[in-house]
Amino acid sequence: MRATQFLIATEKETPADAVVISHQLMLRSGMIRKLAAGLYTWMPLGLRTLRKVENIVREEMNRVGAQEVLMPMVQPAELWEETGRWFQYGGELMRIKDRHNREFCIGPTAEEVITDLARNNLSSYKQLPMNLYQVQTKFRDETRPRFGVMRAREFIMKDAYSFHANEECLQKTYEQMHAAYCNIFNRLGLDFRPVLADTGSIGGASSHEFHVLAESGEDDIAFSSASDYAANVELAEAIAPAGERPTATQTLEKVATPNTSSIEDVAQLLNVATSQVLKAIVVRGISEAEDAEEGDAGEPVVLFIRGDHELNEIKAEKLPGVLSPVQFASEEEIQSIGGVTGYVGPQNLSARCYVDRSAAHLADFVCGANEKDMHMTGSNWERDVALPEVADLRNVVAGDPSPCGQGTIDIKRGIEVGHIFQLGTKYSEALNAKVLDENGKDRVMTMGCYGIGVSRVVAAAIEQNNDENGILWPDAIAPFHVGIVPMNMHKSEEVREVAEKLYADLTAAGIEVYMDDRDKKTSPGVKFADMELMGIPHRVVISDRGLKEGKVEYKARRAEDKEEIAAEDILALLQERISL
RNA sequence: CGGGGUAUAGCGCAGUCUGGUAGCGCGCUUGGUUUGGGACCAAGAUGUCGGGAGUUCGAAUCUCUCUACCCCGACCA
Repeated sequence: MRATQFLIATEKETPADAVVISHQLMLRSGMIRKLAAGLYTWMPLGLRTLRKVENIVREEMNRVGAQEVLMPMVQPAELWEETGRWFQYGGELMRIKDRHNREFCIGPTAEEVITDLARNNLSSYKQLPMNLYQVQTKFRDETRPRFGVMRAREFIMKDAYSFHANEECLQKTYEQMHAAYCNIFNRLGLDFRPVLADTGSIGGASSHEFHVLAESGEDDIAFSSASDYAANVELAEAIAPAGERPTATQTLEKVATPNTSSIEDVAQLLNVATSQVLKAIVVRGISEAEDAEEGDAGEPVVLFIRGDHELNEIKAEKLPGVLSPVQFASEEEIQSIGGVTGYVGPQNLSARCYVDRSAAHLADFVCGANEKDMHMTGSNWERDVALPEVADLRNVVAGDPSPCGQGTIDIKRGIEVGHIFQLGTKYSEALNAKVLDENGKDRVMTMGCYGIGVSRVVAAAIEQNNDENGILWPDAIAPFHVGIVPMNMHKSEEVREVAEKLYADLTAAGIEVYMDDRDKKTSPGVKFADMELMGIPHRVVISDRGLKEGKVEYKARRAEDKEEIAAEDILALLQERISL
């Protein structure tokens, strides 16, 4: 590609509304342009990389026997009503009507459509397992789109769905897909980790997310310092502190703590560590009334954790009696169980209580006295107040012992670029997707599903590969492999000839070249800066000065220094240096 | 959805308080000079000042209203 024929849309200044580096660089390099909130046009430069990511994903999917399909982006409401998701899915589901007033949605995912396809086209266990995938535009009407294509409303996802006659077969495909995902992210040149993930409302034996490690990530990942263990913090188990609970040394006392309801303030006032203060969180319970609708709030439930810890809402909402999703109780509800907002403690509460493992290990702790402006000090479980049911309620923190039994927890930020699930029969049952088994009996198919956020991968790769001058593409997904800068092409016939020949030779060798043939009005500095911003990994500068000695200049985008290379050797050198 | 903010040329911004014919830098066009790191000189083009209504002799500026976008939070397979 010649610069004079290419839509170059580089910007010198950082656009005002881009916060994360990938978004800034994608705009500045001219990869994308915004159309509206969460909607982006892929420019020629960006599309080249996007397509490369897609193709790597395709190759690895095909390699494990998955077959590509392409399903409509617009999906009929009827299918979503069959699975109940038309009503469950919130505002994220973009619902539309056609001219006949029939309801449709723009697909945020395709379980319904693929399961419908399977029920209509699969009839025998002999056809299983079957793994189908597509690379398709998805739409989720995010409450707050941000970070460019990282959390856009319209995005490109590879979604695969597998169908099986039994669990064992699903397990096998799941493992193959896990391996395929590792191959994909390795080929993309990313620093990533598969991590254990919450199986959510779907359930199933296991689920893994694939995270690209980056500071700007929106998820916290817990790692073991001594093993391969990695889990989303949402899921990572906080294990009980080692050893016996320390013995009580203080006596129980009620102390005045006027206007100090926050943990920080109480700890400061009483001169103790926040870890010695018991935090009480009152949440809504599930209604047990006869006529209650599902999801109605009932008697509040009190959760106790250590003052220095954070409640894990995912863990909390799985507790018996706790309303899911977690909702905090109102002041009135807290009063109804004998508590006072800001001063809730375990003594004399008439509510179901849970205590976190670490909080259960406390001795001589400070807690609310259930009276305004009063706290208890020297509180001890069992001596002063019964120990409630002990549960894992909190987020793990750095330094916690790892739940795998080896090492301690370290926490890093990650960008979720892939997620694999064992769906089981949730959708196949709802949509009645059955095949005949060996005995001629109907059998509901077992399913798996496997997503990769293709457009998000592009942003994630930039988050991990950039410097002060721009993007540092790995060769595998670079929009061009080589950039050629011919110096003074307009004056030097020799430079022109050598540059054109190299351009032709590289192209013939299957190497993608960007030659900056812009005229003398575009200074070399601008050409260098543009190439660096665009992240082209290999650069060749051809000049009269070099050619006098039969040399051209080569520089890798990531290298500190330039190299002088004999002109006749440059093609071979590039072929050797480019790793695809 | 709650809180905060912004909207002026392709991009980044000033001008708004205190009303008086629309400005700067970058980019763009033309000509010339320059030529290995975002060049210089000269001449240009580009704006319904987010939309609507109002106040006023006169509104980018004041008032009301709508919209879009951004940030924090809540939400999120």
